Amino acid sequence: MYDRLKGFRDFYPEEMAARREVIDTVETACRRYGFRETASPHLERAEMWTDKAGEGIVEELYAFGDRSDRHVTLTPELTPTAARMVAAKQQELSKPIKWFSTRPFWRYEQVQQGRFREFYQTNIDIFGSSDPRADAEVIALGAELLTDLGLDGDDFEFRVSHRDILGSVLRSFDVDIDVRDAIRAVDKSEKIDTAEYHDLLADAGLSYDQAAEFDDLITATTRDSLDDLAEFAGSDDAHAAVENLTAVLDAVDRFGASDHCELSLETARGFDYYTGVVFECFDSTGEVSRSVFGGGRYDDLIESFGGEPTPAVGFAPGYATLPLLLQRAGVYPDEAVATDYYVLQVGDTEREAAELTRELREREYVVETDVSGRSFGAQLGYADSINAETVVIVGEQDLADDQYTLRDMETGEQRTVSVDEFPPESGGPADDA
RNA sequence: UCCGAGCUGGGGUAGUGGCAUCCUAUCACCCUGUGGCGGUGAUGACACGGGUUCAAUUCCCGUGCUCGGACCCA
Repeated sequence: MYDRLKGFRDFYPEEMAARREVIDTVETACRRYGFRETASPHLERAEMWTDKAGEGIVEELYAFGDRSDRHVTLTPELTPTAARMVAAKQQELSKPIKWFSTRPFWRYEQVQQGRFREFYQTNIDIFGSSDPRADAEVIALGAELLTDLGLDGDDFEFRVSHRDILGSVLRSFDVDIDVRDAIRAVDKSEKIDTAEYHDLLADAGLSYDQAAEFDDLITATTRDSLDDLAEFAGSDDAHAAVENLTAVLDAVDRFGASDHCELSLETARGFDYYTGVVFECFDSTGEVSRSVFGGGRYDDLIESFGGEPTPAVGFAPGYATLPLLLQRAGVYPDEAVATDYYVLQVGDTEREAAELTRELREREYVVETDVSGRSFGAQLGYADSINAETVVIVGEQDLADDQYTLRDMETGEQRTVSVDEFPPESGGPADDA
C-alpha cells in the first residue's frame, strides 16, 4: 500500500457526488451570466513565477526539471496563464472577456482546515472592462452562486471594500506611509486585538493617534458617509475612489444583489495586486473562521505578466472552504450515489434483463443490472447499497405472465406491469417508476 | 517552519510488558423470489524505525501521517 501525498485527497463516489453538485451549481450560475468556460495546462514554465522575484509563492511551487531540462511547475494559480491567454489573442478576442475555469492548483504549503496542497477552484474573471458595472456583475454573480447553493442572507456576509479608498485616506495622514503594510494590517485587523492592530499601523508609518483615528474612520463609514470620508482625505484620488465604489454598489443594486452585500472598509484582502474594489465572503456565524473566498479588481496584473495593459476583475471560489460554509449552514448536498433502476435477474433471464436495461438507459436513466451472478437477496442488497429508487424484477415467473415486478425501494411496495407497457415511451425519471 | 492532540482490521472501538476484544463494512454460503432488519463462515489491525527488556501493540526516543492552531497567503 502506498500512502497518499500529504495535502492531496481522493474523492470516493459519495463525496464526489456532492462536490459535483456544488461545482455544477457554481458553473451553471457562471454560464447564466455569460461567462465562457476555458481550460489550460496544469503544468507551466516555472519562469512564469520565478521571474517575478521576491514573491512568496515561489517557495510553494511544485517545480522540477522535465526530461528535456525545462524548468516546469504545477500551476499554483490561474492568473499568469490567463494573462498569457489574453495576451496571445489580445486583438481578436471581443471585449469584455468573460471566462470561468474549474481546475486544481498546487501549492506546497502547510495543510490545515480548508487548505490543502492540491485544491480546486473556479476562477471567474472579466478582462478588458474597467467600468464599475463589470465589478458589479462579478459581485452579483458571487452573491448569486451562494444563494443558488442554498444559502440565504443570514448565512453569509459579502463584504465590499476599495483599495484606493484605504490608500488615499492613509496617504492623507502622511504621504510616506507604507500603504501596502498598512493595508495588510487592515486585512488582519479582525483576527488581532486593537492594540496589535494599531502597532501594525504604527509600523507602517502612522502615529498612534492617527492609527486610532484611521481605525475609527473606516469602521464608522457607511455607504451614505463615503463622501465625508473623501472630504476628509481631501485628494482627487479619494474622490475618484469613492465615486468608483459608489458606482459599483449602485450597479450591484441594479443587478439585484445588494441585499447580500455590505460596505466594509475593514475588508482589504491580503494580496498586494488588487487595485480597486475588493470583496470577501465570510460565514455570518463566524463558525468558519477564515474567509470563504474573495476577489476584486486587479488592473495592473495582466501587464505585469507581460500582457498589454488590461483591466481585470474577478474572484475564485475554492472547493476547500466553500463546503465548510455549506456544511455549517446545513445545505451541503447529500453524499450519496443515486440510481434510477436496478434490473434484477431471477433464473435464466439474462437476455430479457439486458434488453430492458438497454431500453431504460436509452431513456437516460441511471440503470444497473447484475454483472456478478448474484442471488436474489444479494442483488436486492446491492440495489439498496446503490440507492436504487426502483428495482425491476425480471424473473422467470414474471416473464411467464409477460410482466415485470416493480419494487419501490423506499416503500417496499410492489406492483406488476406488462412487458409491453414498460418502460413507457415518454416521461422523466420521476414520472414512471 | 513552529505549537498542541492523536495514530489498534476498510470505518468505529476494547485492552494489555507475554492469547489483541467487540460492532460495523466487504465477500461467500444457507438462498433461483425479497434489501435497508436472519444465520454460518471467510477476509482483515497494534503507522514506521531504533532503544530498554527474557519478552514491546503497550515504556522511551526519532520519523511519518491525521486533526486543530500559529506563521504565511500571487
